[in-house]
Amino acid sequence: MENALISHIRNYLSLSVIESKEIWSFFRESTYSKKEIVMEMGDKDIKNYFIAKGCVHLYFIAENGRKQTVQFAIENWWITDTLAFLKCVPSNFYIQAIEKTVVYHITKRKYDELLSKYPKLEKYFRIINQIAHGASLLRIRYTFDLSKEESYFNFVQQYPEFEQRVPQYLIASYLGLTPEYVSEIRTKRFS
Amino acid sequence: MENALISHIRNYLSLSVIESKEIWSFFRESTYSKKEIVMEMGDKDIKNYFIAKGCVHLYFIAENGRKQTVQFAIENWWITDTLAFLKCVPSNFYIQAIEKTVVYHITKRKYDELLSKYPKLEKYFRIINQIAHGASLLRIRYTFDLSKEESYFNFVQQYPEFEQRVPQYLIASYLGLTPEYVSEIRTKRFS
DNA sequence: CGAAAATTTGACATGACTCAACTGGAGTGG
DNA sequence: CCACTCCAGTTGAGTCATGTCAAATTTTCG
Repeated sequence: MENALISHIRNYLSLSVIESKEIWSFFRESTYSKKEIVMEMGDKDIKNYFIAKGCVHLYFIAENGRKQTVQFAIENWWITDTLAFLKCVPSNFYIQAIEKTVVYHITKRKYDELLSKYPKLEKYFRIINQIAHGASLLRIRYTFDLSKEESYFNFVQQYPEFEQRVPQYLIASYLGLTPEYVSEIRTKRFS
Repeated sequence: MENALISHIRNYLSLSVIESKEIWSFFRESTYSKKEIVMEMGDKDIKNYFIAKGCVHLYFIAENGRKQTVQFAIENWWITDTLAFLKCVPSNFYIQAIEKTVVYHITKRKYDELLSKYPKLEKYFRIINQIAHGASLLRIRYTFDLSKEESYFNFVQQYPEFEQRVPQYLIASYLGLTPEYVSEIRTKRFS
């Protein structure tokens, strides 16, 4: 089986063919085209999404009406409104496809069922969440440690792949700066 | 047994008295006085800390030489440099006691041993990390959604306990603003 | 090819910082 | 228990990084 999710889990623990099949049966696959909304703010029954192919972002609408990106996810990343998913309350965020994207998703009910049927997966999700938490701390650190200008160049240098796949205004949004300012510092830098 | 950690775990799963004792034997207790350093940047063999009593903060030294607080932890919270702990590399952060504090700590080696001996704890740590990750997302959201001034009043209103226990300059640091500016907006507000 | 979306450009505005000096209160030791 | 020190908090003047707004230009894609 060359399922992206199963292979990903197998990086952390071993699964028999039977187990793989059964685990896989808890998930559904969906495809979204560029700019399509995957999850809406206010959605009840939030799902957890594994990106099999493509790229999405998690965002909210700030007080000033602008879309504010909080997180990107590409192949082999999980993404959702973690807190809402955990607490079974409506989502406070949107998820939107940035390019054509294939996701595997699972509802909270199925997720709990899956974990109680296959407790060995607790380890997988424990590690996934530990990594996600660590990554957030790092992100917060950059927020404070770098000027806005530095944070932009730091980002594109550290994640060159994103500069290719993600439009400039979304990178700006992720870093909390205006598209105009990004434009300004780029031309300043390259001249 | 009235151990804070064991009670906390019991919020999420049940433990026999024997199990509790055995699990507890993996941990060590330490006490720190006000301002004492709990973990240093560069520490090898990082531990994960459970706050039994007191209050600490996780911080790093920013490029401009200032201490930058990333996270607070009070009773029943876990705190460490998550990513470094996971990957067994030296810590990128400091932890310092804000008041007299009692912690229970466990090394990565012991932690792995504990989890393989008691796989049911995977669930506990999965949930802890899921909550921590969700909290970080929320924190990032506030960073973007609120002006610095708003973020201050939002914080003290949302966590009144911290305003009592944590000095003003540390709250400023946590929110990424200067002590002078906090002082300014406070006097502006209360007059 | 044409329309919509993304990026650039420039003039102007301001939130928040820097630096330096001052104030007040909490410890500490003699 | 006084005197002194030190640290947290305040105040004020000056500055700058970054934002706002509006318009022009370029790119994308149906």
